[in-house]
Amino acid sequence: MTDTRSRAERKELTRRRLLDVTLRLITERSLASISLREVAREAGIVPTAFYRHFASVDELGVDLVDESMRPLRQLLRDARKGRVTHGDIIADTVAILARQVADHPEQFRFLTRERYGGVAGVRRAIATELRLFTSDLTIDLARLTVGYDWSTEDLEMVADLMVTTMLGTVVRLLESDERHPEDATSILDHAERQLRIIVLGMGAWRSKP
Amino acid sequence: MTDTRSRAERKELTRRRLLDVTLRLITERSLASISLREVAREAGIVPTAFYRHFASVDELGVDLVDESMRPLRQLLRDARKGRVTHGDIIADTVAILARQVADHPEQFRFLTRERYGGVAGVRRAIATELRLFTSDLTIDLARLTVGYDWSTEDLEMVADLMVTTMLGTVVRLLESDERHPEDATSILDHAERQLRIIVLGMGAWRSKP
DNA sequence: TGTACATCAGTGAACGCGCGTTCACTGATGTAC
DNA sequence: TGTACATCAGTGAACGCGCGTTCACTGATGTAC
Repeated sequence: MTDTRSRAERKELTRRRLLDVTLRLITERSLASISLREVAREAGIVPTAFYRHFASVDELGVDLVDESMRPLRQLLRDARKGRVTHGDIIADTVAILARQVADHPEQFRFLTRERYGGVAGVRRAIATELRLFTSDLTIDLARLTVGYDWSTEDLEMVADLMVTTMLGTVVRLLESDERHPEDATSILDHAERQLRIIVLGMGAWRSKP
Repeated sequence: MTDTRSRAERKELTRRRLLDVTLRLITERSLASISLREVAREAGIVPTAFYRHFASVDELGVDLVDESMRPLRQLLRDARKGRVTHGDIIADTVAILARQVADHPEQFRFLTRERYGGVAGVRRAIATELRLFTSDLTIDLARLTVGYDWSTEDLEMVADLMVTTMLGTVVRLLESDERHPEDATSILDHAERQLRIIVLGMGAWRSKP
């Protein structure tokens, strides 16, 4: 054996292969229709060895959710640290998301597909992470609207609208990816304008009942 | 045989049972993970008789899409005939959607679950129908903004934002349905306010570049 | 440094099961005359 | 109205296949002394 890695290191490599292989398989099908044997086969291990890493494919799916969403959340948090104006936040947020989608399309395909998919545990995990995105954004909006007596509930409503909008953008980016490479730039333009409409709407709302 | 119905009528009844049973099964799982045998069993026919009605479960799914979305589209079209003001349209549209979701929750659960699900044909069918909703709405918006030089592309962008927003509302309604019956009224309030923010944003946008 | 033992990632055979699809069929309903 | 034939929704046996999970195992790696 020329492999100098420790047993723990090699176990981790196999785990990675299982996660990566599942992401790849999910590109054209859903988690619920992927078999444990299929994942094991593609990862180059025997079906029974799968259990050394996960109790089921569903459990593996929950780990994929965490792995996909946490880095993005951190990137967005970092980018917004210490900002004050709307415009930059919107452009930067869209750019970061676009970059992340371009770098890890399989992760986002997985998330959008399984968000309302057939596996309850995975749905719950995605919903929980998305709620964290919304609450991060609500805090930002609270800072930006100091002095304009917005209720927390209304700010959450707007944050939710923005998160939903961005998820729509993700789906459009993935679709343009696979068909004849439609212009990603115009999708991002579209996204920025949608967010600006919302911000403008907030401004107009402020002066109403 | 005491049944006085014609052969064609009885065939149609079986077809209906197949569709209804599939909708029911889809409530907690995805279309891709439901078997032909399961559907046939629940509908009270032998597996091979399934083929008298559909070539596959996927084909049945496409029929379900049409059946779920077309009546709603018609309702929304009827309601908007001859309107001129924003406010009524928003309140009425939200009310119609809420009613339809309350009356046929399984249909909407199916649509939201399979919109990005594992069956390509069904995804395509849903996308096609949703595009029709967006284009209906774009036409309405064009009427409402006569004289304000909006480009068709920008109107489509706003229509798309509104459709996406309403789909978010549908998901929230379905979630409140199944957990402790959270207040549907507040979700609809939420939806109306999100749409109003967008309309206000349009007004503010108009006076910008 | 060497030895004896424990750990544990991965193996391979075996199981019972539900699946989609084929095929030849049945028998009630529908149609032509 | 009666008869002869065509249609066709639903039947039931049979097939080969991939599935998740169990079990006892192997042999390299890790640890205690």
